[in-house]
Amino acid sequence: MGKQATEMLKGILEGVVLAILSRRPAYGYDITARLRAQGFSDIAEGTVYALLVRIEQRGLVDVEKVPSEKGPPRKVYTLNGRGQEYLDEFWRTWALLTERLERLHDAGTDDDTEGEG
Amino acid sequence: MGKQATEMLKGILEGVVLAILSRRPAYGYDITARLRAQGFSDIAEGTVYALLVRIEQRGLVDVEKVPSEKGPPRKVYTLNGRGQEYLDEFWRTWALLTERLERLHDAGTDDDTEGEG
DNA sequence: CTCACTACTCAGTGTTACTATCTACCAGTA
DNA sequence: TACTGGTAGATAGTAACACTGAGTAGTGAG
Repeated sequence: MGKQATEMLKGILEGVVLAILSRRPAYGYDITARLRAQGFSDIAEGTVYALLVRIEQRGLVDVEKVPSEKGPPRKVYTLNGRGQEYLDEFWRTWALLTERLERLHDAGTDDDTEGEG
Repeated sequence: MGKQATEMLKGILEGVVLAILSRRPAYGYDITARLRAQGFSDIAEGTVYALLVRIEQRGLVDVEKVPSEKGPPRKVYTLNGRGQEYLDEFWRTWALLTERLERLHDAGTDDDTEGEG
């Protein structure tokens, strides 16, 4: 992975984490593991925790502290209504973006077809 | 359009501009117009020019100054070999990302289907 | 000269992901 | 007690990027 992937993740990683949380509540360490299972293998733990702080401050998730058997208490994040709305908007924006990129890619693999007038 | 779109553009706008240049050489003002025609209607001109400076400094494009009939001389940008390589890698990275996001979206719209454990 | 369009430049700002480091709890080992 | 390793989270500093807003400069119409 190069720098491109890192830059592309900006604004997307947040949606990805919210999507993971929409499936079921989770805590930071767990989310990091899930991200890796989803193919996002290079995500630093520090990145995830910083992101969680952000979405918490924006009120997109509810937080609950739960004691752990194997370490310090876990902060379990649950997607709330606002977070769900934000996630829906994320998917809409993502769909728009992919649509445009696909058109651009098709036009590129082909040669030249446009009518900007 | 909200803040989400802005953040998602990071790392993507660059690829988009390179893709536009891969179809034919163009200059800044023209690229801005093309972006808008492609659906990226909210891109600020300043953003495009800054991006062009960046890709020029990285040696992804060749630049030629061409006199204009209606204003100051144009800086015409042409994708070079290095830029083409970079663009190819961009599309590969993009494909990987869309694949992962699609999986995530499917898993989300459905309910629960996974076996990482 | 002023206005409008074309064309490019630059300083400053906010957001984001990465790196590296630190705190803290528990179990196994010496 | 002290050391190691896995679990769990917090934080300071850095690099990259898109946006805002202003400015410079050339051409043609009024």
